[in-house]
Amino acid sequence: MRTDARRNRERIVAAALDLFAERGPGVGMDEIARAAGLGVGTLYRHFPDRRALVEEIAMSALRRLRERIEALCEAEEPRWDVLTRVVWHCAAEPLALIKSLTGAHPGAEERLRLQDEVDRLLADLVKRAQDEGAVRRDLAPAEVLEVFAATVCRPGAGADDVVIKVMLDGLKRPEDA
Amino acid sequence: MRTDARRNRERIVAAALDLFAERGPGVGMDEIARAAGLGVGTLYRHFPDRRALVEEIAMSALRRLRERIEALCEAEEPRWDVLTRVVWHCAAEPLALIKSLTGAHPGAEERLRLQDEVDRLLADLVKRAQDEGAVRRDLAPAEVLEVFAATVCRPGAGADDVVIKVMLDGLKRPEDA
Amino acid sequence: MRTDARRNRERIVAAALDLFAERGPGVGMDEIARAAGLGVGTLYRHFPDRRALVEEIAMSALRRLRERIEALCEAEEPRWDVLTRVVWHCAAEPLALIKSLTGAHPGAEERLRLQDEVDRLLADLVKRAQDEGAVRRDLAPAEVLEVFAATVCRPGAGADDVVIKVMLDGLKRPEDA
Amino acid sequence: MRTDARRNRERIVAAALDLFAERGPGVGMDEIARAAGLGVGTLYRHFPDRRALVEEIAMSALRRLRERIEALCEAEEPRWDVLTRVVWHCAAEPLALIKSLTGAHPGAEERLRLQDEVDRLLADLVKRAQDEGAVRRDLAPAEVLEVFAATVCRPGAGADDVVIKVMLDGLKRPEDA
DNA sequence: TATGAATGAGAATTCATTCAT
DNA sequence: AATGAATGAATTCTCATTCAT
Repeated sequence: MRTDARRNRERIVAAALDLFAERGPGVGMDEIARAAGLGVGTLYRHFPDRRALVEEIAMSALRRLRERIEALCEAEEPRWDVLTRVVWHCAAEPLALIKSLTGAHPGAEERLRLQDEVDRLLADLVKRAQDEGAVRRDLAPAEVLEVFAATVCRPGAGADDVVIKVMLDGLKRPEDA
Repeated sequence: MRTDARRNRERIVAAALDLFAERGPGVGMDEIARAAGLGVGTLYRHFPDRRALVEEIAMSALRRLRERIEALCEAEEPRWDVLTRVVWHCAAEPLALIKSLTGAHPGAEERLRLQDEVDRLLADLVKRAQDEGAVRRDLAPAEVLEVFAATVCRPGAGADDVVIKVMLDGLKRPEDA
Repeated sequence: MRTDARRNRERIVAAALDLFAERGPGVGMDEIARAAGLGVGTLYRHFPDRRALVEEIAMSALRRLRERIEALCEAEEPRWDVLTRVVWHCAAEPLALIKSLTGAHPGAEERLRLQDEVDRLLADLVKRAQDEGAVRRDLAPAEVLEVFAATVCRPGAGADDVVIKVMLDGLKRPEDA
Repeated sequence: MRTDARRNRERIVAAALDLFAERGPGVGMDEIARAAGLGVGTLYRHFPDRRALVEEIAMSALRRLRERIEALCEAEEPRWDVLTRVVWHCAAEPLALIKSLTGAHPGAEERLRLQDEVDRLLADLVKRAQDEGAVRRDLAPAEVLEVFAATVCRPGAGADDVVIKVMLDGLKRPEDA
């Protein structure tokens, strides 16, 4: 029965993410449970309250993201190329949704730790791209990450997004230098 | 007594904007009324429901914005300079807040009309800046506006914002051309 | 409208006391509101939560009690006679119910203060009755009060209650002294 | 396997009594099961519902009590001395807890029968003590039992309890008679 | 048989909106 | 016209009980 429970837990997280995406952050717990094919009680057995559910959604998204970034970093390519791949991958994930969801609960120890890990990976990537001479050097890596976050964790973000294109252009080292 | 009514209306809008900024979009109607120094009943005399209040907040912000943009456009300067002034002005206004507030209600005829007017002003400004050769020509004005919106209607936006700097750099015509 | 509000508040307290007496401490807030002829919202406007309602019930009972005790103390009679009157009066009030209701919430600043005032009145009365030689002197007034509380704040208490009679006999000074 | 089942049943009753004593009558079934080292399902195998569990707790306490009283009655002493021993023994048992627990469910055939048996033992004891001349005769044995119950089944009851002392004094035959 | 996951009715509480004064 | 009391539907969460493994 451990297996069933795990499957149910995952169903809940998936259903909640879908519903939040479709109908905004106001969807009721009953509805989430129903969408997962379960009763509310089961939802509450897995997550003691709404906040805990939202945290888990955020955590699982961040975990996936970290893995993906780590995988992309393995490639033997110029860091700039890796960076653009990472950015476009982020744009395709529902990061805006997660940001808006967790915007309400500031605390959340564990999530912040994960967030930090991801940031560290990205900051490192940016620094190397700067060392390669591909990214402008007048910005600190943390500032570059801020620019990433602003464009990528955004409701409209997606593949072929103009905003991200412009941002990447604004970040590239002027070729003449 | 017409004067009183007008003052009350303005007080409500101002109080609501402040409260939304300080305490998020969840503040109750009672609280807004109290902050405006009025009873709820009076609030509801001016605005038939919560949505109407939010709309008015958005409208009044957009009206101020339009006036300001029109004023800035009068200047006899390169359009690029005007454009940057406009952008930095927008960054200083609580546009992110208003966007998040109206994000829930998509409809709203009148607001969309105002929004269109502002967009038209801006699109015109962008086109002229492109004609001047200051802004890259591979993007349609509407796309440039999208980029503006993404960076300027953003919780963190403000004076000296890195994101906006990078965005403006990414928008400028490469000097070599 | 102040008058209406006050009447409603009193109705709620009265209805709640009745319902708690008839159907135990588990009655729902909706039901209390209905019994008072009001909506739940109104109940919650007057009392922010269940605990607050229970506190008010207790407070109003204690206030009545204090007044009554003060009035009885005015009489020019042997303190023993006053004491018995007070005890029989307490037995007729729903003190057991109130005790069981407040048993859950230990805190409650203000109620404890009132309680202390009542206790002080009673302790004084007991001491004087001891000075008169009517009450045995091997017990401290606080101990006597404990005996009162045990017999008087008791589900079965009422007029002509054997338990109270025996208790009073156990408290009287042996006549031979 | 019969042995196991019996042990589990007893564990449940013991755990439930402890938890009710420590944390009030609101403890959940899951928690009781956990405290007994079992799953809820097992608890429900032994007791069809919460009421049945509470009944069994009460019954087992009453059975212990009856045995104890019978044992004390064997002694060759004045009945008054036996009576006081019985009373002090009752004060040391968690009778108040059991009363509050069963207060909700009035019915319960079997428990009432046990209760009656205990009452009969006590009534007999009281009558003999009255015949001995140790207990006042203006009260019926049933009334005396009511006095016992009121003082002994009381949250504060315990060894050296003032309330019980006073009650016993109030019950004794005036010596001068 | 023991287990603990699932269930869902029910309880407390909130808040946009209405309405009597 | 202004006030704030009243309303009740909607929401979150709990817990006794059932049931699949």
